[in-house]
Amino acid sequence: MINITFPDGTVRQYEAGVNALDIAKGISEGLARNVLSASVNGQIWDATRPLHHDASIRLFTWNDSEGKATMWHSSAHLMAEAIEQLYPGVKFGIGPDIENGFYYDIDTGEKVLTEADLEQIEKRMLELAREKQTFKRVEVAKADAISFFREKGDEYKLELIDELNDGEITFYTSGTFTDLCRGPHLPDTSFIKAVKLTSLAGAYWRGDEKRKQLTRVYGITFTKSKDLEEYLILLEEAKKRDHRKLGRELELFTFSQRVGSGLPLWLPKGAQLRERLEQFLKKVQKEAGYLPVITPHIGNVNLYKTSGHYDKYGKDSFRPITTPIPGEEFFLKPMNCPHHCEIFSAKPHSYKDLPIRYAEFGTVYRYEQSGELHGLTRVRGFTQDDAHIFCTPDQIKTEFKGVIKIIMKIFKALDFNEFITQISLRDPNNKEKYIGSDENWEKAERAIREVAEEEGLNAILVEGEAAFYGPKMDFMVKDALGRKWQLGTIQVDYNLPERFDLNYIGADNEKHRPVMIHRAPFGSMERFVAVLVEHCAGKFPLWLSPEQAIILPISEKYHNYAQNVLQYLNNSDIRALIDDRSEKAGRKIRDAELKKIPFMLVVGEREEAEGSVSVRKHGQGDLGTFSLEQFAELIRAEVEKLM
RNA sequence: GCCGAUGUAGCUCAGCUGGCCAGAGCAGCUGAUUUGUAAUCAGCUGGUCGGGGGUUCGAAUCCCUCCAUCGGCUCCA
Repeated sequence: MINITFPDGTVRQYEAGVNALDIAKGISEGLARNVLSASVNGQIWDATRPLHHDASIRLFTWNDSEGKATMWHSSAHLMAEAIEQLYPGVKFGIGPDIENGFYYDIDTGEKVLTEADLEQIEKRMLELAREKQTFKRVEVAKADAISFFREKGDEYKLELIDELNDGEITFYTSGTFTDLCRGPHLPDTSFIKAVKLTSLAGAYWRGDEKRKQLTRVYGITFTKSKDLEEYLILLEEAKKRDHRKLGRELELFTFSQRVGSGLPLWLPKGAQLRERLEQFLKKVQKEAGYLPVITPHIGNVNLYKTSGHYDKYGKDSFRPITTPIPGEEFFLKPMNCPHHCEIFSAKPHSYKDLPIRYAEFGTVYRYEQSGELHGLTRVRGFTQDDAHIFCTPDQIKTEFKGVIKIIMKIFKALDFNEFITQISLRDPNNKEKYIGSDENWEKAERAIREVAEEEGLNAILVEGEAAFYGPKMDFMVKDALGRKWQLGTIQVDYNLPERFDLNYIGADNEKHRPVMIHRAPFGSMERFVAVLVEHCAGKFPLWLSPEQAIILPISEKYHNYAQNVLQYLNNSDIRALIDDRSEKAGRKIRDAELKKIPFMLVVGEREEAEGSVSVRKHGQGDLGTFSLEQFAELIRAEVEKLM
């Protein structure tokens, strides 16, 4: 008999050789029907793999991310089986589960897979799933594993096996498909009730562009077909919210081939929106003791040689700008920090000056690869809401706190209620690859963790994710559809102060090296606006909305009164306009709704007589009649709610 | 940059097994209408069918090439 410990701490006895599925059956049939995999002493196992020793176990169902992972990993195998049956002779790379589904990288040889083939594969997958195929786990000697795939002619698997140690190699067989795999897998394929192969893409073997490009097939599966339907609806909704589509419809920004790809053109409404965001942050930063600076769009090549950016990124950037002077070269600035370092060193500093916080909405240019460009989220010219804080190592903690406060203010004002904080630390086993003293790293990492703790951020700690120059804290928001976006960042930097030989005079009258903190709460204005558009589906918070209200006169007779209303609203700092077309009220309302203008003010005979407006709220409908004062108050209250 | 797909009016799309002057809806313009909570009616304008080259008596349609966009890959100071 063996002792099995459950997550709640209870311990029960079972016969050796029992598996997680049997255990689940003992608890309830319903649970057993839903078990996809289990964890045994923290390791994920097949639910059907026998347990021979005492263990603590957890059972995973579709509701656990581990359960989903098992489901999708098995789905990748199922897809591979279907593809192998349909197109004999194909070779397989890797086929893992991912955040939303799974993929498999396949060398399809002569056959070129197209979208049209996906339907065939889906059909075959469902047929195979219904066969209730089990996944048989076999431990295989390395030599046997090699001969199996050598015979099959699959050089990709051979390469993978080559890197594994004898004794830790397992195969899984389901139906006609056998794969090198560490598992775990579903009890059987009948859990897979709905399949959608979502896309097709090229992917380099092992992510190395010098190696062969395989065909990557992406898919997702569900245990209920209803879940697939919901997923497809979510995809539809995401498409409707796509900032590229809304950006065009709401006239926020555009691109022109003549200007160049990846170079956004902000239209008046988008520019006003962006300016409002910038003004908001400027005000917050002023209160927080930031000093504005302005630096040019280009810099001498020597600046970037000093900063180290030239060596690392020079060749991937825009080509240098030359001048009539032979040998003189300038670069479009890819970063603001080197310029800010020069501002710092423009005069000597005392420890009493610190911290110094230089802020700039700095536009930078980076030559992103053409295939990488994407709407406003990946562009070649963008504006960072950048600032650099020069401080002593002891001030890091306070400064982080200050920045977090700003970021929280922004999230609140823009209705990002869910976010994830990640702290990236250095790899404790590989300390040599980082610049800066051990002591400073420890101090900074401790400070960041303490701040996260004190601010109740519930941050995720990731070792080895820090940049070589310092630890950092990143903020990822979840938008209204649950998608994650990386936005704000706070990074400690020991490197640039060193390279620029920055220093301040301490109380001991000696030179000391300041620490630099890079921070950008929005990240970049372009990316942030893109995320904001998708988060709120184009229905911006009232304080940001390019137009807050539109006045809709019932007929020409009321245009005069409409003008009076507009005057009043403008005087009350409310952004409004009049729809004076000779259209019916229904038409004007429809158009205003489509433009997502927050408030529609219908004015006709009655309103003119009593000096009022009939208020209709976007997406909600008629709110009734308001006096002008009441309406202005309504707006003021709604704006202040978020500030 | 690489793989795959797509590119027809400002937008959404039809035409594309080669052959009547390349179409529709919306938007825009003009006129009529003076309107009460999601589309008033009529007329008009607008496209060298992404660019270039080729095949053909004839190309939006077939081929080549370049560009851009989309989905991924790689990268992201």
